Amino acid sequence: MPTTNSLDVISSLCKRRGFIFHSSEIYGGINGFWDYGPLGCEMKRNIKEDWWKTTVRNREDVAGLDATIIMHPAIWKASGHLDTFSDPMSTCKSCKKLMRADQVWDILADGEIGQGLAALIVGGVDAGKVAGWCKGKAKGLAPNLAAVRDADALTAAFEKIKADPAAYADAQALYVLLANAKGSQPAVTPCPYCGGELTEPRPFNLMFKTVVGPVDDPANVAYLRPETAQAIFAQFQNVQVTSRQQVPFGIAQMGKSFRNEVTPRNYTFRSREFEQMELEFFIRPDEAVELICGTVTTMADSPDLSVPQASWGWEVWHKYWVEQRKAWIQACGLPKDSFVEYWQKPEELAHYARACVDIEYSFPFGVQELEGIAARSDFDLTQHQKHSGKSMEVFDEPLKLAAAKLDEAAKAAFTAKVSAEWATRGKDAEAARAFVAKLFEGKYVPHVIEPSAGVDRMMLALLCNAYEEQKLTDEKGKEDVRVVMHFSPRIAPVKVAVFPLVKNKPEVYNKAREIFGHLRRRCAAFWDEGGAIGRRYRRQDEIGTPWCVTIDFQTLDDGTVTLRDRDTMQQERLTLDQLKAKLEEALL
RNA sequence: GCGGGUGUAGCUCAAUUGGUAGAGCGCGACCUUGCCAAGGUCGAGGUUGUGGGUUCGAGACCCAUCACUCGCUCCA
Repeated sequence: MPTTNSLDVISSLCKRRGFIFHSSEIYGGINGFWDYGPLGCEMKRNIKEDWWKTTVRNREDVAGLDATIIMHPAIWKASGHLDTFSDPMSTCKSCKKLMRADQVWDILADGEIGQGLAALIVGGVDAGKVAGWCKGKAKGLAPNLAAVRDADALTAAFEKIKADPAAYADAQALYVLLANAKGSQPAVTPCPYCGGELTEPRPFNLMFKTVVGPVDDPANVAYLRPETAQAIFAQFQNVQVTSRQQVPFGIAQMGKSFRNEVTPRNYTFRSREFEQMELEFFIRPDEAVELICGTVTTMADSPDLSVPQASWGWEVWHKYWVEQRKAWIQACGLPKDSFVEYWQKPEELAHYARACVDIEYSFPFGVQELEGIAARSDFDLTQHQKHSGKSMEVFDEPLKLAAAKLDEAAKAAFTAKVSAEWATRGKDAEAARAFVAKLFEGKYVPHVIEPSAGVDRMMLALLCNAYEEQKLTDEKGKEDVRVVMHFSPRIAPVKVAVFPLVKNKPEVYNKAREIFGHLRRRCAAFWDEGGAIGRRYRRQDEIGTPWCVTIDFQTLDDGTVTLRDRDTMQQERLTLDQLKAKLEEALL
């Protein structure tokens, strides 16, 4: 049903009808920041409330948290954001490409230039072969390399290689020489794409910095959080104890996050200030599950994913949450075939992640991530345990009881088995033994499954999906275009609009006001008395109001009203009680 | 941050070679109106993104700046 459309059409409707405005527009706007207008903030609120209801209130095993945006800077040291979010970047002065300074040599090795160089150094560097490459193939591959561009430079390089071939026996050293043969000072780092000169690496901090306290001193620097998740880990023990939850259980949080993106792009899709809905769902390590249940259910067992089981291993929990998240996305109104599940390949995963699924929606600008569901092992809690010195372990009574039933031989066998498994993942036996010893005491650092969604992205996807331009032809054959936003009723910013059929008849008008008064107490209702009835319907179509109620002369006689459906444009007559019941059911 | 394109009313767009800014839609008021963008009358809205400069005169030309957009980067 959704019409193929460009982002321009969506964004102009959003502005015209008050969904989304450019932040600080009267001062020329500010890149990467967006405001939600009257309808937009209602809709965004609906998305968040629906997520909260589904993730927290309707479950017994998830507790909520609302932490601050500014936290102790040590949190970002522990999480790794301080290091990974401040990559020094270099730009090529010739081809203008931007790259992480620490990846220059990897890019070179992976590219055609690197392969060309690698071929040259097989069996020892030969100055003649190098010169031949510079005059031939390299003209296409690395046109901006000094030795390719400049004959004198090539000659200088030729002499240096002849003098000491062993010094240039690896691709990187050789490439640097070809860029610096004439001894430029300081030495030039050549671009791995074209051989041109790279700028000095400049820090690119993706976290927003601020200063806590009145003194503007480097010691007081703090950061606006780049994700909400870390607060959950930092408050893990407090929440666990006060909520009286036992693993497996989750902690959920919604809130603003900030990233100083290099290039905000695609309307609200990549913003510098955005809102997240994150759940950290803590589970037992598989080894603990095995001790308690005697077995670990994996996806190979084709488990029923509808009700969580104690025997589930991380793999099943991960898949369970993928399914839960997809179900929610569908319930919000995105059709099943409009998004895909993308399983990150092993080489794409962060080093601590065991699996990560991206739910990708096909936006007008391409298939892009809506949310991610990551299996992050015990990485986060362990990091905070290390950096804070505070224990992140939980005590698991069933685990201790199960371990107590094992005799020494069984314990030794279990320890040996775990050590062997850990060894295949490159972990040392010492760590495995310490981990198992803790397990026998009923203690471990929980592992975590992290479904992390972007509110703004979900909203953008819903806007894109809902938009339709319908060609209508009336009985007289007159053509007309109707713009409809097909929001699901639970997400729609306005649920019901109320119209008096005519406004110059006080009886009808007053009756309509009375009915409007009833409805607005139950759901987001909108009053419109301006213009012809058809125009009023169309105005509501454009903002996605599912139902319009019209009060006419018959209402005065029998108390019934007409309920007009947005998608079918059909009307039915209902009593006020029937109407209330219908709305209640649809919005539950 | 770098390079290409763009910026006129709430929206979509006009405005000869530089000559003093306009249309449609929308919006507001009133009248009319018995169900799908109806009709009538009246009305509000722009220092042409912003700031400089060239010129007798700039929406148009030059410079700067801000933003949008496409690439490099990124992933809620």
